[in-house]
Amino acid sequence: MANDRRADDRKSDTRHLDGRQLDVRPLDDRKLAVLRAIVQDYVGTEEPVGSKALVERHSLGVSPATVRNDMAALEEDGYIQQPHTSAGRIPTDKGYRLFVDRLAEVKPMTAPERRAIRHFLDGAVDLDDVVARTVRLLAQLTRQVAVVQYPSLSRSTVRHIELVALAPAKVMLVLITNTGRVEQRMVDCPGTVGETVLADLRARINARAVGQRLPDVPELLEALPAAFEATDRPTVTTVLATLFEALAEQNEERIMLAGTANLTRFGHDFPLTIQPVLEALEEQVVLLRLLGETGDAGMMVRIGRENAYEGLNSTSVVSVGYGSGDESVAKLGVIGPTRMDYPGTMGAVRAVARYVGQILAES
Amino acid sequence: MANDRRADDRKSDTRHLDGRQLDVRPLDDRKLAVLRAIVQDYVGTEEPVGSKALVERHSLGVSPATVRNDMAALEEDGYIQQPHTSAGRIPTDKGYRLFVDRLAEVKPMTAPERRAIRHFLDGAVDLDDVVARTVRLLAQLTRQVAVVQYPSLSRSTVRHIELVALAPAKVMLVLITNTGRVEQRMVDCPGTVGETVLADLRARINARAVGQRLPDVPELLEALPAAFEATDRPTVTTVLATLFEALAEQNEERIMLAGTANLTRFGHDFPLTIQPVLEALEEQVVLLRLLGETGDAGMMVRIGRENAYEGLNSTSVVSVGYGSGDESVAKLGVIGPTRMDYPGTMGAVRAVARYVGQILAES
DNA sequence: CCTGGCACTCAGGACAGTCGAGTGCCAGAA
DNA sequence: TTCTGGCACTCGACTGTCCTGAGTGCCAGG
Repeated sequence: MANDRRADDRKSDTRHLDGRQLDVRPLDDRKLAVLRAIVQDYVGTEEPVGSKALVERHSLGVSPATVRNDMAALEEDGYIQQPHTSAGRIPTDKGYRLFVDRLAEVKPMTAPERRAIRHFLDGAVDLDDVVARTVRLLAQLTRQVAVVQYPSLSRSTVRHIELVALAPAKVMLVLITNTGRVEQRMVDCPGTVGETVLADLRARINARAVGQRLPDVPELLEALPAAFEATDRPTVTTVLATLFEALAEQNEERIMLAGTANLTRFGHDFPLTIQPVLEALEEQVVLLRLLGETGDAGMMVRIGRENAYEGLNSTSVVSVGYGSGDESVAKLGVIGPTRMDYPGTMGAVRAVARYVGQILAES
Repeated sequence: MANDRRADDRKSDTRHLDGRQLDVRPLDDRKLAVLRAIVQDYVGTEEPVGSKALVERHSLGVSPATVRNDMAALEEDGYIQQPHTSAGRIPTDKGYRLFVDRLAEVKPMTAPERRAIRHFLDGAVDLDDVVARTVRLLAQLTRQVAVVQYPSLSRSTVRHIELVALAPAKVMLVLITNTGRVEQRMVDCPGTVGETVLADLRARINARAVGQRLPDVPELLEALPAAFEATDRPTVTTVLATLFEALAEQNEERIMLAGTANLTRFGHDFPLTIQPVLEALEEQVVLLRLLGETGDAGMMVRIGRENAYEGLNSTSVVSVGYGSGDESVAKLGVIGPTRMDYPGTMGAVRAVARYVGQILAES
């Protein structure tokens, strides 16, 4: 009983004191080293790591007791936590965040790995194939769920727009982008369409639109109907409306998935964790929004509850943009447990994005 | 000890006797009723069902003891099995097979369900949308994993073939089928292609191919190059080769999935069961082969080990063809645990297939 | 400020005992 | 011959207890 009281008093004292100090002053170097060691060990073993095991496996140069003190401090600051008394510590989302931001470096791919990536992607024959190969590759490299967005229309430019009369009042519109994507639409015209009008329209549209970014095209073509005879205007506006529709339909952005079977290696508390994730993966909208949050500049890492979508609260998302030039035309990434090998995953994601960019630029 | 011996002697006697009889004579009506009751109860409760519970829940008109005898017989014939002594019985694959073949009737959808299906599918705007809606609908109705194959090229007919000159030596080829599918290919021609030649070629191709089945087209166009000047022949053959390629590429048959999250309701022994299934679902080839086994005539039900693919040995597949007319142009189905509600699932699959067919016929 | 020592906590595994669902068999009734 | 009630038996699931070991926090001394 005497023991209990004493312990409690002391604890609350130091807790307050430490709390104030640590809010202001950044963490000790050694504490950071301890956190790094904890993350690394936990990612490897999947089990809470204790002070003793820590000093054994890492050359920290201090005794377990000292590490214990550091761990207590880290826990008070919310970087690690104990699943239950008398168990080791595991990192919290905040701990992973600190690890990713300050303690980890992106692990570059090895030369053989790079060769393998290159070789695998080089075999692709068309855009669909590139995306399909990329997503499988990424899933295999990271052993997690991979997500690749098709090169988006909004960032790409018009390579060619074709109009084909299929029937007197039926025109097929084909839009080809610089990323190799082809969209086609049927247009039901209000009246018969003469071949000369169609040729004229085709020429004018292409003259103004080729090389332009998709979102800019509608504005450039706005005045076009005025150039035609009054009788042809309905047709022209109908065709243009369909074209604008096709251009605007970024919503139809597609996504490709692979590696869902890797979810089975997720953790112990299985069905509960995996079900919302599977649900999220089926919602293209969720995935698109997820990837959409990726900044154009660098790699994005969303850890656990940082994800807006609730179902992914126990997962981390590593994503990055890729593109044929400097600009990113789409995003790709992987989804895995918060307990993931961040440096390795980030390395793989970055490398794959880079190579896909090259492939796209070449073709 | 005396007990043991006696029991053994008796048992082996009757076993042989019963075995012979039952191989020849079909099962008792009541035994069938017992089997039906077992399947129904097990599907509902997911727990082994015992004799007592059985007579309580179904009006079998006999005592538990009698049911026990019947169950013993059913077990000897391999229709049901005991997970362990002192547990109830669960159906085997063979038991489910008998159930499906002789004891169950496809459960028709209720009127409101039919309306809902109709309503949901009617909103579709194009082929992709039809397939996407169908697969989601099916997953939702059956609460299982749904698979829908895109209407296959091989069964459909040519609606129109278009050739467009994009550059002096570059032609775009567009193939439109009666199922609304559109395939396009770029053709790099050996030399400059005159517009008149192209128009001629387009006219001749369409004159012969429109309305024909895709696999029949190559033969019909075989003699075409002979109709052109020698200088144009290389171009013609190149274009035709690309067209044939596009026609032949049934391998590119696509498949759409939905409802993978339903796998989490699979069973108790989780990761082991679900992982191979997820892997199988990612292999389009496996799924295509799976659906390919569906006869054109009726519904196919593959139970457990009846599935050729090992990863699906603990699942059942219910699939059926669908099409715009009498003929099936593609397949759809669901994949779920062997312990599934077969009548309900079959009803849903059949109903959805029928409505999709109607939708396709209308458009 | 670090370290060894100590007392304390607690999850998980091993073990034993009980309970109950379910079974097979048998003798007798319909 | 077929069904039924009764009986003895089996065994998984559950419960409670004990024990061990990993891990902790605190303290006093270097």
